[in-house]
Amino acid sequence: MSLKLYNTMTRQKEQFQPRESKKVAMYVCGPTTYNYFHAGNGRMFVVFDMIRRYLMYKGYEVRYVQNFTDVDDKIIQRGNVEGMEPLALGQKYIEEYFKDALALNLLPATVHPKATEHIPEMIEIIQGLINTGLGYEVEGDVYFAVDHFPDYGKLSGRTLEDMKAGARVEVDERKHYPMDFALWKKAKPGEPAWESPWGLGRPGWHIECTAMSLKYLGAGFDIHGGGEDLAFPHHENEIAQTEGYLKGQTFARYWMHNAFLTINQEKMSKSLGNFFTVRELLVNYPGEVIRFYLLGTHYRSPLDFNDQNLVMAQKGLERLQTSVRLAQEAIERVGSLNNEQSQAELLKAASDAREAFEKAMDDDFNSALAYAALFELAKTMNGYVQEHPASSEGLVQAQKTLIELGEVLGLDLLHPANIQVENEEMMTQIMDAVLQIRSRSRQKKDWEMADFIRDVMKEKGILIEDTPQGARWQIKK
RNA sequence: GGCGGCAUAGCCAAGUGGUAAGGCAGAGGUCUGCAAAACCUCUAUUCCUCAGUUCAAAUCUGAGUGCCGCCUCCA
Repeated sequence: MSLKLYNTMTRQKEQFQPRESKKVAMYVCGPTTYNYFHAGNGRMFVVFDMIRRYLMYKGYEVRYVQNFTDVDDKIIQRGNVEGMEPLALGQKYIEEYFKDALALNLLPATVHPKATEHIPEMIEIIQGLINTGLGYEVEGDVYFAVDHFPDYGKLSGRTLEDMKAGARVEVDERKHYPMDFALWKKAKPGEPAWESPWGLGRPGWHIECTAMSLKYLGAGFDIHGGGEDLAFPHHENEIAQTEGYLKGQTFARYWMHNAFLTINQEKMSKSLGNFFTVRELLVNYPGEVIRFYLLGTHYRSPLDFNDQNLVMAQKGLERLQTSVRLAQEAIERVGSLNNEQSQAELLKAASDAREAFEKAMDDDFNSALAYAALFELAKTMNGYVQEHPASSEGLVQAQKTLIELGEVLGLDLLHPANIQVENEEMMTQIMDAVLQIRSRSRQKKDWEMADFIRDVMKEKGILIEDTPQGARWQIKK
């Protein structure tokens, strides 16, 4: 099966053809580290992590680079508010990033380069652009001359004329052309600054991605990703400066952009103030639920954020987890059953699910459609366990498939987050005792006591369920 | 003003020419001391509106309505 993906550059789905046959080089624009990242940022990270995992599943060796913008205007501003050195603040939120990333089950990037550690590389590129006439210096600032780059606007589908007509920006008189953007910014007193041929200053926003992607992936790498709002101006400017610097070589082969997370149908953004940080959400929802919810809609469609949707996601995810658990209980039970017909049914269900899953994911990473394959498989497994409460090779294979496909989406169906316990052995022993006591009550038909025990445990967040094979328990908040 | 996107059941959401996936919620049933979970059955003659193309349209075309995004830092 061949993989198709939507390329923003051509505005259509294309056959994916990497630079090297079994390797994929991808660059995803990482966070500016002046705060915890919000749910909208989270969507982007989860989406590209899912894309990466699927590419790995397809057998590609993926080199994944995600930067940290750890110096910029907002970091400086926020540093003043928090009373921290801007660079220390940037470092702090880099550390916080990894905590939330872990909760969302994001794989660490192959390389997580920081802007502040690549200043010399950026200066070299800026110098190169000045030498070829694409960059010019004015009083310690350096700008990129967009009208000297003929392809300017090719990613976002606009022309310089369009932009001039709709310009809502105050024009800096020192720029040669209104749309020219900063490659290097002169430092004001007290700001973090680095030595350069143009005096003390710091890099413009776009240049870091050029420097770091070229350094770690080389020209013409495969996938460059980010949120929809980065297409213009960020990625457009990256293309201009990079392809200008490379004298026309292609910067990246495929451009992918995810749609926004919205609140009340409006974009979630830091400047509108209508955002939730992932850190805040984790108080009420496990990271896996947030992740499951984020992948329940195709990545190029807007996704509205609210509690109701998260609760629905939680229920859906629990259904898959329950199915894996029921299968696990049957597998662990003594006595294996080998009914040929149901064997065949399960094996077929597993291979059907895999096929449907791959078909969905091959079509521009349609994770929402892929979910359907997981639910279908879960249903068949549940039906089997219902009829035959014993293990079988078919069930083992089906469960294995469900877990594996879940893992491709970054979901650990075998180990739900809500049943992680600190002292598992102790917990198990205590619960064994509780269930023994309750079992005694039930044998005596002392339903009042049996129900009382169940109610008390439920209050403590432990759910007790009776089955023909005895009672079981699980943690459920 | 320029450019782009979206509109599918109570809710979420797939589906881009062949007769509406999946999830949540709801109804009935099986199982059960009860509960929970699970299983079975049911729940959109219809895809914002109108017109057109076609043997055939949620899917293509045109017009309209509504919502959203980018054009300024934003994932």
